Amino acid sequence: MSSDVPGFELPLRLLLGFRVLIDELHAELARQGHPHARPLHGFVLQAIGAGGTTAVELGRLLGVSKQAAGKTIETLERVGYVERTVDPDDTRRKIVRLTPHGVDVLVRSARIFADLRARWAAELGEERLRALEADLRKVTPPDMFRLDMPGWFGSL
Amino acid sequence: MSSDVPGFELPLRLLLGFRVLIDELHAELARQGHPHARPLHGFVLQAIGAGGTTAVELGRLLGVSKQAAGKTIETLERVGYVERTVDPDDTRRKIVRLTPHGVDVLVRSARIFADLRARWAAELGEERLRALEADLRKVTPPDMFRLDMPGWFGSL
DNA sequence: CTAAGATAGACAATGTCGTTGTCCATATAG
DNA sequence: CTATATGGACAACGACATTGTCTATCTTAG
Repeated sequence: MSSDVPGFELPLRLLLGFRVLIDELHAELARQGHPHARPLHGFVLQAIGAGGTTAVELGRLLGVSKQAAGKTIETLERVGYVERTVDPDDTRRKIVRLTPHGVDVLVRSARIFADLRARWAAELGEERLRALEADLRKVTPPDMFRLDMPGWFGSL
Repeated sequence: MSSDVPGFELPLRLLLGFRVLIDELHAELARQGHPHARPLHGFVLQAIGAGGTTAVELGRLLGVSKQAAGKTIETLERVGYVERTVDPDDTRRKIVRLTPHGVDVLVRSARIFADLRARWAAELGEERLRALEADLRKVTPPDMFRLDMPGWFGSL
């Protein structure tokens, strides 16, 4: 005999869970002096990492075109989260690096996420939360970065 | 003493879990004669429901403008999932109803989601999966429809 | 009954974001 | 040195959602 839980609830709950965490993250980030941070920024900054990247590399990592990655970088640059410098070894490349402000938003995001996780742990119990994470790890692909969200919600 | 699990993994896993389920749903839907179904369609059709709705009502339910809802309805109409009829009691209103084809995609989606859930249950154990769903229910808002995704991934 | 306000839907203009295509500058391989 | 590949910028296009405006219709107040 099968479950009486309708199957469509699971994806919805997963999405809502994501939404709840991200919404609260950004509400808190805004309070902490990062009102310009957008849902994807922290993610992209994380992808850029301490070593820096180029537009092409970032695009490949995120699963979007180099042009799209370039535009995102432009935006992040305008807000002050990254800066671009030319690679001395290859004049074509422009290396994108996090600014201190960019590092700050990452540090704060990490702290806020940890707090949110702690809140969930308080509500569900640390064991249950660990189990939840472990279970999700088992059913999701290991590479966390490739989001591929573009056009995901498109109508046609 | 706090957890050693980085907090940012949780939202990512939730999103990836959602993605995995939706991707497999649509791969299977395409195999079953619904190649035009897009990630949001089943969701919108579900929101329209058996009783039908109007563009304004749908927009309100989904958290988008009536114009956006109207365009989505147009697309669904073009693909053949819904049809619009005038309300005899209020000539202004155009009631959107599911066509048999629209009902079919919903029925198939429900079946496929149930199968996917069963696959997760096989991998994680029915008890663990139930616990996961129960836990997510505890930390997410009860109203499942309001997605509010528009602009969610915007850069600025 | 009629006049005023609210509501449903269509249409147009705008802004954002992604895509492909093109082009130039620079590296690298033969 | 020449041919090819690669990084980045620019332009054109399409998808999607937004606001604003307009008309038609319903509802309510007087």
